[in-house]
Order: sequence, then C-alpha cells, then structure tokens
Amino acid sequence: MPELRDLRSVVVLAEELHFGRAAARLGISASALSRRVRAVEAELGVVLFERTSRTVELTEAGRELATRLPAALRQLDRALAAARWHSDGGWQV
Amino acid sequence: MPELRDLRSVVVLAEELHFGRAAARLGISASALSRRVRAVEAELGVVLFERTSRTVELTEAGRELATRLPAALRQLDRALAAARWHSDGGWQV
DNA sequence: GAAGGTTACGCACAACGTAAACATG
DNA sequence: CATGTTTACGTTGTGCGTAACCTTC
Repeated sequence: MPELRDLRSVVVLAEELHFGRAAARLGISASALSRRVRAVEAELGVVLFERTSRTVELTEAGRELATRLPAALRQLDRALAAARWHSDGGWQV
Repeated sequence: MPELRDLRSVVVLAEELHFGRAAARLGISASALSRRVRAVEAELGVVLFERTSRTVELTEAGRELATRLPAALRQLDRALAAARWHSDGGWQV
C-alpha cells in the first residue's frame, strides 16, 4: 500500500541519512519527505529510521528494506522497459 | 512514474480482459480503471490493450508487461514483508 | 437495443510548501 | 544558538463516481 514514490523516498533517505539532502534529491521539501516516511512506517507498522533532531540512522528493519528495495525496483523498471521496447519495434521481425 | 496502484490495475485487467470485472476486483469504477490504464499507456508511450467496444485484448507490449510484472511485484512485497518481520521480533535473539 | 468502453463534470481527499515550533549537539 | 526534524495551516492538484455518450453485435 505504500506507492513507488514512497519507497523510492525511503531508498534515497537511507542513502543520505539526512532529510534535507534526500528531499533535495527528490525535488520536494524536507517536511514533505518527513511525512512520506512516517506514512510508510505507519502503513507497514514498522519504524525504519531512528531520528534525533541531529541524526538519522537506519533501524534493523530499515536496513533490511533499504537493502532489498533497490533490486526489486530495478526489476520493476526492467519490466516497464521491456514493454516500451516491444512497442518501439522490437527486432521488427 | 506509473505508481503501484496503476501497475496492479494493468495486471488485473490483463487477467480479466474486461473493464467491468477488473474494476470490480479492484474496487473501483470501470471509468476510473479506463483512465488509469490510459494514463499508464501515455506515461510509457505504449499501447498495452487493444480495445473495441466489444473486446479487450493484450498487445505484444501488454503481454510482455503482464508477464513480467507479477514477479516484480512479488519481489517488492517480499522486501516489505522482510522489513515487517524484522521489527516484529525476528528471532528475538 | 443491450453491453461495454470512454468522456464530461463536479467533488473530495491527499499531498504539497511555507512558516512556526521543537529538540539536540 | 545553529542545525535539522516535525507539526500547523492554507492551498492546489489528482483521482474518484455518476451520468451521459458512442460504438458494436
């Protein structure tokens, strides 16, 4: 029930461990990112990041998710790319 | 850029090949489904379904996508499940 | 003329940015 | 007290259902 946008946000935040930088990379405000991540955590029923107002760290669950998501998202992108390719002629057999 | 909701809709429609039934399974109206699918096609720049007002069929690109998506979506769900599991105690080592 | 897909239209909810608030090093 | 995350608030845009429309058998 989290959407792709939300999952990609989690991945970027896991890389940056900083809401400001991650939000900039995503082209949204830090507060928007904060809300997105909290929403994901609420939907999953899992805390992914341990925040203090000075630091952001991954929890065990967050690390697990951040580890597995990129491959899953790439596979998804490959499926979409395959569909595009099939329309743009394919081998033109 | 299509979201998960949209991709799942494509999968269901590919299974049903009928907007009414697919929409019912998704818990939305047929018109909403029609719009979702058209939006996906526009974003991908690919026609996925060949519609007449009597039949719905998969195009080559649509078949390709419908074939690859389920596995990709499952992998994504596994990533989410893994995160959940990690929080709910794991092995409680 | 019935069944099924699409377009028009009005509305409601979700998501955003700005700004203020709060916490921590 | 500077840096960085979160909450409040008002606004906008996205997505929906209902209903009307068009096409095909």
